[in-house]
Amino acid sequence: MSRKLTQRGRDRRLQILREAARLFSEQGYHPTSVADIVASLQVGKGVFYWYFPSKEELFVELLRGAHQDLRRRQQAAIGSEPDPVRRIELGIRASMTWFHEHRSSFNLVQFAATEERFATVVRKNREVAIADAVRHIKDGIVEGRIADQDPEVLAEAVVGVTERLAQAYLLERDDPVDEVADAAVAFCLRGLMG
Amino acid sequence: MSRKLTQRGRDRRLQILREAARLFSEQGYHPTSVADIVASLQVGKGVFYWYFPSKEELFVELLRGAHQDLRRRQQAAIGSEPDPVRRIELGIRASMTWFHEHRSSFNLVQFAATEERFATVVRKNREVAIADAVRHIKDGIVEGRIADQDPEVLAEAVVGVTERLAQAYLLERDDPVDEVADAAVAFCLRGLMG
DNA sequence: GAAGAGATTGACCGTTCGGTCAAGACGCCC
DNA sequence: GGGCGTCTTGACCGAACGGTCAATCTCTTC
Repeated sequence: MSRKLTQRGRDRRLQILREAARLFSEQGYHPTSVADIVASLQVGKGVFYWYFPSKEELFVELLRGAHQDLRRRQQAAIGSEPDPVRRIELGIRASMTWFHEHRSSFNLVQFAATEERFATVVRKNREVAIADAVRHIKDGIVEGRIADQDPEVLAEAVVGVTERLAQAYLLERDDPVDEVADAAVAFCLRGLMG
Repeated sequence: MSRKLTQRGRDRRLQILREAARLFSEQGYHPTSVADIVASLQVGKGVFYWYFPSKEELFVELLRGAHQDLRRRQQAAIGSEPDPVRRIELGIRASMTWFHEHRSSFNLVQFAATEERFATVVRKNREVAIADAVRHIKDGIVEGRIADQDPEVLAEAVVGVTERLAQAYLLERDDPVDEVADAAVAFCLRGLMG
């Protein structure tokens, strides 16, 4: 289904993705029309439908892209760190930085979770994220450094803290990333302790 | 601006609020048309606009109502409990029960946070919720039972854990409320500990 | 049973939306 | 310069939306 694209075409495609993400995040998905997006780019409407089959598909691609990008960032930050607790800390810090640099993706996911056709994508993405965290938590439990409780629940709690603090202090206000990350790490590590 | 309503009218009004909440939660705010709501109630379209000035205003009323209801529930659960840490625990448990019984309100708030005209209401509601929690946390810090850190950050973290576990285990699955509440309380109290 | 306020109906309105398409412009290779 | 994919245009379409309103019904009160 994907088209042959020249370099010019690939650039245009990314341009549309970025602009759509910006507008969806600022105004919401539904209030942002395809006409808004192409007008903001000063191109005709046909351009949009040359690169994307529908507004819905573009949105799903944004969702998947955001998830992949965040995950890559986490993995890069964790590298080959052997200490599982430290791995969790690095994951939290990497997420915080990513949220700060990709504010627009935050709203997108939050909205997507509220409509069934997008929620399935969000759930799949989340499962992957939780599974990643669960691995480190299990290691920590084996080492006796983390409380012997359902690792999945602990993972959800860590994600809950991280996302919540990111939303409150990075997006709504604009506090220093490091300080917010410190607070999240402190709370989560205490919460995980055995 | 509010109308004189008979008992019949008040009943109808509540009926519309409930049905709208259900449909908004199931399908999303925008995909649910006023026509959907009145059709589901098997009444004419004029009925909707007899009781509400607009779809938007009805939604805001749902938001405010949900917040008030949850807050009342928390306050009732806490009662006059003197121990601040115990007050936090009771607050978490009351919230969990409320989320379980009002699943539809969850999606509503989540969506509302993603569109500016509703986000202001959400932010105001959240400020109140955080302020409530902050009071108990400050008391706990004075008693030396809670870590001496920014109480607001700790409050956000507790709310983050509670909402996240509620979403994952009460709404997406349907786990027993008590078990989910136990897990949230355990994680949060450890996270708060000084 | 007349009067009047509360409540209901559903056809109707203007607007906007996502999406289509015939037409043509641009870039590149032979 | 001719031919051919890639890319762009913007008028256009049918459907759906939020909201209006004149007409009508239903109660209560006296």
